[in-house]
Amino acid sequence: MDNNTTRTVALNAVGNTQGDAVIYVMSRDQRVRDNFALLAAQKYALDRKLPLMTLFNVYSSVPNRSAAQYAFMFSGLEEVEQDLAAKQIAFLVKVGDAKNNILQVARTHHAAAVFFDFSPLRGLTALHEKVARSVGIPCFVTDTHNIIPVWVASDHQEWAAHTFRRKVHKLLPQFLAEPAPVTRHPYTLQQQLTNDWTQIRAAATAPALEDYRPIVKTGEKEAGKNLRHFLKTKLGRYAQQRNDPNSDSLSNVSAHIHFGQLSSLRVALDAQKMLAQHKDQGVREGVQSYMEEVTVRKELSDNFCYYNRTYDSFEGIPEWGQKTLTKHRTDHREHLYTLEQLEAAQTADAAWNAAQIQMLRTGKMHGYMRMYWAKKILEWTEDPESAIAYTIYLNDKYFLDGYDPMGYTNILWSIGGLHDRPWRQREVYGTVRYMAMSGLRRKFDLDTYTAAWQNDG
DNA sequence: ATCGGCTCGCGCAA
DNA sequence: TGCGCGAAGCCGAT
Repeated sequence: MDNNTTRTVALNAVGNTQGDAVIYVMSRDQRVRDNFALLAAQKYALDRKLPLMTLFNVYSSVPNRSAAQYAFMFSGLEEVEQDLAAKQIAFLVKVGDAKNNILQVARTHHAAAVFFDFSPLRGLTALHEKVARSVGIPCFVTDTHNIIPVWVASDHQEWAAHTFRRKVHKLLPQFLAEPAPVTRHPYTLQQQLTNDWTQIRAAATAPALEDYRPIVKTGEKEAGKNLRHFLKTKLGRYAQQRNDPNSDSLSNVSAHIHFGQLSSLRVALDAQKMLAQHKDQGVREGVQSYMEEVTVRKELSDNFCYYNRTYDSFEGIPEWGQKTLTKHRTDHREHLYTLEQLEAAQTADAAWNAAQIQMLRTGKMHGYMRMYWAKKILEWTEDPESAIAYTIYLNDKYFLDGYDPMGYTNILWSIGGLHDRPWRQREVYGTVRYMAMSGLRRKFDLDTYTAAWQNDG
């Protein structure tokens, strides 16, 4: 298949193979609706009159994760299991090493082909390559996380949002199209597959969070509810108030999008529909502003991680940022905090502590505060490498949307000036954009925010 | 309250 | 080769 125009590409050069089933290895896109990887696997199976099965692999131990993230994922997967059963598509969850499990399941079921959904993160791309090399049957990967497949949108790492935006706007009309529905699959496996969710939950251990009260509920249906509620009641003020953490103007679907419970194509299609239904100026500006987030800024993060394999380290920073941070490496730091102090929200900065506590309590932090939060960690640690490592540790452990290209891109934007331009030189930051508490006060009522998120509150 | 400068390099026009 | 302009700002001058 042609890499430049298609959503699904071949991972190896193995020709058509005989077999008894087609396997879709679900990973990043944990949904049945609007899932082009599932659709591609189903078409391949229908063409050959074969049963279709979906395999999900759970690693038994992943560093920097919390029980909250696993709970969110497993409940969503139980919903996936039901939705697949309604379509006569088998669903199997395996625990352990992904490569071994995929190879074993492919062998046991005499698979004819394997389909993956796409992620630019190193663990996933490496897994896809390893399986494609050793499984001996055709393997494919489908980008159903991005509206425009990452390899179609651009063939290189983009410099900034403005260089990417032109390409996105040119391609968007052909990709903002309604996906076909998954059909009831006519061919089924000989034996019925079942999953023991108690056993699966017990096998994936991660530390529980104290005092944790998520503000979003998990699952494909809940994601749809959040989205509809946002479009109906918040979109009109989104453009004006999305940077005010007190205003509750956001869609609250980032965790669902991260786990693939909701596709950003669905989000964009539903947001676009609001234009036809509303003449109200606020709604029209809201659509434009929200579409910018969903189609340009979000997809830019996949572009970055896909084309820059050092997306989570100092080396991922553009050259000017590395140079300026190196020049200011030994600058005096007003405060130095350990990772433990940061994790416990024990700094001298009330705004920062509030943001950290918001994250610990809810698995979320307001988008505007995420930038301030990461930039201050640069200011308060011994060097930029430590700042990046600490921020990624906290990001991946506590955010429900952790372990995502969005997080790494935000962190390198904040700490290293990725996708940004240089600003006035100052201590520690060099020419990387600085943010100050006085700026937060200018933009919103900071005292209301800090009062809402207090230690022992 | 508002405004210009800070500071770098991509991408396009010429 | 020149030039406009950019992922969410800050600061000092007016």
